[in-house]
Amino acid sequence: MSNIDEQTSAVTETKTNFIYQEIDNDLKEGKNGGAVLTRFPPEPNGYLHIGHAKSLCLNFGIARDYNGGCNLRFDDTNPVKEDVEYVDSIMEDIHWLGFNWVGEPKYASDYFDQLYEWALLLIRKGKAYVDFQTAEEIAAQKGTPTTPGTESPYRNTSVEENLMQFEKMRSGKYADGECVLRAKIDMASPNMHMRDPNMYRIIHRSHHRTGDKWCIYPLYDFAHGQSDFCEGITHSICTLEFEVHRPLYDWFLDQITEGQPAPERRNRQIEFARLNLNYTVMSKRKLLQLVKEGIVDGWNDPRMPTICGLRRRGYTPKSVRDFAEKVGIAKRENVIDFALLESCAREDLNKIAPRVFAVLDPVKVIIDNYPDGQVEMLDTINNPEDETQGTRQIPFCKELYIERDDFMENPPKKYFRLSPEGEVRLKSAYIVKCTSVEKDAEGNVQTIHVTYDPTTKSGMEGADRKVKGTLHWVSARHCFDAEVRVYDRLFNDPEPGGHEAEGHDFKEFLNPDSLHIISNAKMEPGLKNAKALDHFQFQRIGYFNLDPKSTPEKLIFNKTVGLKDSWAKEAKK
RNA sequence: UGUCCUGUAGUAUAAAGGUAGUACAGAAGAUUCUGGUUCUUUUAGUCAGGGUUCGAAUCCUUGCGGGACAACCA
Repeated sequence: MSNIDEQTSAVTETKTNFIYQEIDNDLKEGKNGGAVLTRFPPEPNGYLHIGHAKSLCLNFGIARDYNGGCNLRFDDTNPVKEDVEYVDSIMEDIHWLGFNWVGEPKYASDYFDQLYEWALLLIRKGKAYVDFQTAEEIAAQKGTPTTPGTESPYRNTSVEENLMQFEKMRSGKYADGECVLRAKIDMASPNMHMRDPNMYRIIHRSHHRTGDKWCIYPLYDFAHGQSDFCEGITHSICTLEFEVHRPLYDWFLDQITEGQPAPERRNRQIEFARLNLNYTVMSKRKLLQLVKEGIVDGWNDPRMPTICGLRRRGYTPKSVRDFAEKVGIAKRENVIDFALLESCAREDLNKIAPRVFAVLDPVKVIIDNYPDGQVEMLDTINNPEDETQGTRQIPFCKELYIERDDFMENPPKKYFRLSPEGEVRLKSAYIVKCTSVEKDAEGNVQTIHVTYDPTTKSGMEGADRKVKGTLHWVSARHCFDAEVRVYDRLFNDPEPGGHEAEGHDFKEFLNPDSLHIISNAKMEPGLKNAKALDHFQFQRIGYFNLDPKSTPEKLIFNKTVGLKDSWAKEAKK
C-alpha cells in the first residue's frame, strides 16, 4: 500500500453505506472473481468541483477498502464540447486530493474501434437501424412519459441496407445531422430511454485524441456502459439521474455478450445522490458563466466550489476528504450545510496551521513606560496543538498595533478586552493597562496609551496574574503591510439556482459583499517568508493561506475560514 | 396523471424484526496567555393511517410529500 493510500484512509470504522453493502453481497456471491474495480469518468469539459470530490472519495475509497483499483477515464465522445485544457486540470485536482488511478488515464475514445464493431454486430442482429429523419421528427415520435411513441419509417429497413448506410455514415458520405444509428428496442416502453435510443451521430470535427479518424461518434449511452465493460470495471458508481439509463446499458451488454462465453467480469451500475451545498451553485454551466462573465477571478477563485478554488482558498486535501466522508452516501436528495465544510477545514487546520500574529484593522498602542529604543525578542509557541512545531521569536517594542475592535471606551458587561483603566495580557508579552486615549476630530480612536507591568512577562515568575483577556499584537516598528482578502459566501440565497421556475436567474442572488479587501493589514515580520498556499492561523481571527498570485513586494493572504467566534454571538444578544 | 427512485432531530447519515445512535448546527457550563482548542451537560427525530408480529424506522398495504425521465449532451 502506498503512502497516499494510507493518508487517505481517514476513517477506520467499517463503512455501512448501501453501496458497501451491495459490494459485500456481490463478493459473497463470488461475482467478478472477487475483483473490485471502480472508475471515475469525467467529461473533459469543465473543472472538478466539490461534488466530484464526493464521487472521487467514494470510488477511490472503495478501491482502497476492497484492495481493488480505480480507473480514471475521460468520457470524450463529443469533440464539439471537450478540450485538453480540462484533461490536465482534472488530473491535477485528483492528484492533489491524494488519489492515484490504475495505470495510464483512459479515454472512451480508446474504445471507438470496439464500439464500432459492436454497432455492426447490433445491425447484423437486426437490433439497430439507420434513421434519416430529422432530430425534430425523431423527438416527436418518442412520445411522452405517459404516452407511447410511434415507430420510425426506417425501423424495418433490411440488415443489408442498414450495413450499407452505416458504412456510408462512417466513410463521410453524409453531412452532420443527416442520419443517425438507432437501437431497435421498444417504442412503447415506459422508460423513455428504451424507445429506440440513438447510438451514433455524425460530427465532422477532429477529436483531441483520434484526430480525423472518425466522423461518427457514439453517444454517451452507447459508450459508457461498454467502456466500463472493456476495462473490467466491476462496480459503475454514478449519480441518480442515470438510474433510468441502467436498463439500456444492461440491454446493450446483453446484446454484445449474447452467445459468447460468460465474461470474467460484468459491470453493475449503482446510483447514489449527488452532493448539494447550500449558498452555492454546482452546475458546470453556471460555474462557467461566473468565470466567463468575470464575476469571479477564474475557475480557482477562492469563492468557487471547485477543487482548485478550495485549494486556493486554503482548504487542505484532508479537509475535503473528511468532508466527503462526513456527508455520507445515500439515495435521497440532500442539501449539505456549508458549515460542515467549514468545520472540516477548521478541524484539520487547527492541527497543522502555525499560529502567527496579524492585525487586520490596526490601531496604534504606545506603552508610555517602556524604554524608547528597546526591542525585546519574545518567545512564542508556534502551535499549541502540535509541540513539534516548536517556538519562534517575535519583536516587541514601545509602539504596537492591536485590532481596533479589541478596544472599547464604554464596554458592555462581558467584554474581556482593553478599555479605559482596564488590564489585558498581550499574548506572549506583558500585561498592560490603558491609561488614556487620543482621538481625532470625528471621535475616532487614534492612539491608545498604556503602561506595562515589567514583572508580568510571559514565562516569568509572577506572570500568572489573572487578567480577563489576551490580545494579539504586532510591533509597529517591525511589522509589514500585506493584503488580506476576506471572503463571504458567493450567494445570499441558500439555493440560488432553485428559483428559475419563478423566473429568477441565479445571478440575482449574488452576494455583493463576498469579497472584502484589506490592503494594509499589519503582519509579524516572519510572515515575509511565507510560500504560496502555506497555511496559517492568524491568532484569534481565523485561518489564512498565501495566495499564489502574491509577489515578494505584495503578499496576499486569503481567509480560508474564521475561528469560531463566541464573542460575536454574545455581542449580538 | 405513466415508469422508476426516495421519505429517520434544523442539516446530513447509522440502526439488515430486538435499547433510535453519530456528526455538523443550537443551548448551558468547565478549562484556557487564542472569546480558538479540549472537556462535560443539554435541546431536538422514524411522513400519515391501517395490517403482520411477543416485538416494526425496518415487512405488507393505502395514502401523502420530494426527486428523476421525452438532447444527434454527458
